[in-house]
Amino acid sequence: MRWDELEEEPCSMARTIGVIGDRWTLLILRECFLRTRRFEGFQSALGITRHLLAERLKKLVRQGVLRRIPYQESPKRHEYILTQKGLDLYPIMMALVHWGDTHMVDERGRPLLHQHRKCGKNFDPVMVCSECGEPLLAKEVHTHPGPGARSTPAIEAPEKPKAKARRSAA
Amino acid sequence: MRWDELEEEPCSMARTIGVIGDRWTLLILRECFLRTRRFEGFQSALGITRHLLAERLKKLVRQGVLRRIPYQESPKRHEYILTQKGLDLYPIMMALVHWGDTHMVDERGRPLLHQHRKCGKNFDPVMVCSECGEPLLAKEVHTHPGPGARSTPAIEAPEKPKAKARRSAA
DNA sequence: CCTTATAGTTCTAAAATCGAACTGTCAAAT
DNA sequence: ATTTGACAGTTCGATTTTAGAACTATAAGG
Repeated sequence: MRWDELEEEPCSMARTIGVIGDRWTLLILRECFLRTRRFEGFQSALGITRHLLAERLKKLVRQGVLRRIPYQESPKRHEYILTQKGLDLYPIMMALVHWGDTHMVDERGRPLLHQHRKCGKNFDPVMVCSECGEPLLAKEVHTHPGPGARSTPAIEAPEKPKAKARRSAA
Repeated sequence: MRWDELEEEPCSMARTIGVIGDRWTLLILRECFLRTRRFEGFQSALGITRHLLAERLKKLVRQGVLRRIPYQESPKRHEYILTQKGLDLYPIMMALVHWGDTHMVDERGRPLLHQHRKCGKNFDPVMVCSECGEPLLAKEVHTHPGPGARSTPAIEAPEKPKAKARRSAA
């Protein structure tokens, strides 16, 4: 599987991964949500090579996650801001942060706290069902093919069924 | 920044990215949630090279995301199952899927639907505040340093403040 | 004229990944 | 008894990506 093929797979997760599923891209997006907008800002905050940064920004713009808008004329300069498509990545970012907060903190505790302006409290993000509002657990979710399904969510497995496979615990 | 440094950064998101932030790892985890457990299963579903697969599985086990448990003795065989730490990645997976469902579907529609056993309906995952239950919007969240903070969530930016930086739109 | 700020591009070396073959164990089939 | 096939990896040379550093370009300021 080549990486540009990811976006054509009949799996929403694979397609998302094709857009944002590499380490530098995720870190660039973190910076975006922390209000970094400019090339130098990303570069010095992350220590990414300028070459890669330029490439990743270009890709994010191409994908519609960032918009490149001019902020001055004399020497033409642009800054990168999140589009709505980009802002919609927020739950992914929060889910990543929350898992780290839960499983990767050291004795010092969380590096960052999040306060909800609406209620004023520090909070954790919780993922709930859009229909009944209950928190989602993997075991309570059943997955089935939708209209855009092809065969399997993953690549078609050859699975040549010769020999009746002695399996002790299938 | 080298990749093993990511896990030491004072940023929960960077640490999470250090564990699961590459394309193959995310796809392997997708398969885990689709109940794949064995080496051959991952390999044929994903088309990943066996070399990389072995390495990624080893890393996920080392990180406590997967547990490697024997399922037969004669030729020793093991399978990889999600630990609780691994199961806790579910909101991340769902957030990735949901973004793809929202922004990356073609005319055919969603490849996969999710049904919540509790309420019986097909649903979307929604991220809400643990304190007030309201859906989270990036603009309504204020971020501030926690007990584990060092200086900035990212790497310390040198930011040598010579010359008073003519910035038209900072 | 020289330096600084910003936003890239170019180039070579190093690291990661691919692709394919190979190892080893055991059961089942011939 | 030998071959075949399933399974779970390991090894290795070729290709692709990434790192690291230098270079280009435009304009302001001293």
